Amino acid sequence: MPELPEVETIVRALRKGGRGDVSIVQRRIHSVDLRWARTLASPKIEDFSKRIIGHQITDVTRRGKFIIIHLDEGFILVHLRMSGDLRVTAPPIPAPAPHDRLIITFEDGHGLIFNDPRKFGRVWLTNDPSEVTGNLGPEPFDLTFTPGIFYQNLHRRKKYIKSLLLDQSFVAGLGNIYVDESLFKAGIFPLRLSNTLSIQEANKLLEAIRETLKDGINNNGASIDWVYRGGDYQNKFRVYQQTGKPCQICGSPIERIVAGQRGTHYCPKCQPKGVDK
DNA sequence: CCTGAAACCTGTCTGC
DNA sequence: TGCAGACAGGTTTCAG
Repeated sequence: MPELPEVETIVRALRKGGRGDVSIVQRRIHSVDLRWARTLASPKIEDFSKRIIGHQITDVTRRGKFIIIHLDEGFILVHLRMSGDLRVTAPPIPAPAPHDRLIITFEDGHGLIFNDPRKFGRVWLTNDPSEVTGNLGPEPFDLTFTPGIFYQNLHRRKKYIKSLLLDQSFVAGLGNIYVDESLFKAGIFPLRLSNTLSIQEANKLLEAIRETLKDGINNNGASIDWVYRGGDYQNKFRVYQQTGKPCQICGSPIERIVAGQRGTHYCPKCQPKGVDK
């Protein structure tokens, strides 16, 4: 479930409450229960526990798809990967549910639960978040990330635009859903090489990315399958998982191809293969 | 530098 | 009903 809009939705809920959760800010950590060892990337569980127990959460923020939990000393970073979710429980602490990988309890009886069926998610504790997030590209909404810079970066590479937008070191936060939807919105064929985009296309694409992500956030993200709940953006998909359905613009059946091992959805008429325009 | 494949994992759905 | 195979919101690593 986790692309930028879903992660942002979770971060906002953890910070201020929402999505059925109460805020975790200002709660003090009482105990830690790691139920799948590999979930904790670093440090070792003994150090992790020692360094967070008794400490207080001061804020929750996001960088790319990372959730950053600020402590009065240090930062807990969480990456949800494919199937992770973070929820807050009210007292008393419930018995562990299936797929609960890490349970943090607070002194007041609330709990923070990292649930992750596929076990791809990871958690770090660090004094310097950039040690973990250092390779991320610009935040899509960063105003210093201008269309001109975007265009230049596109032309430094020669890669399928679909694959490049999924590369977190190129731009942070996009995943399969929002890349497909953004490329549709911009009218760009997913297998166009990045260095063939015109300045106008680059402009339009960056704008489409921002609008698509904003739309996702405003709808609390997308709920798909059994993993993520609470979002409505899945009802607004125009190409993602719409294979065979008529395009909302031109009526052509949406097609699915595979690009870089990822299912890729597009409208053959609205996203022509040509380099024109 | 690029693509493709494999690996890490479990669950769901489809088709035979 | 059972079972094989495809597929899933992500990232890393390795071969060519």
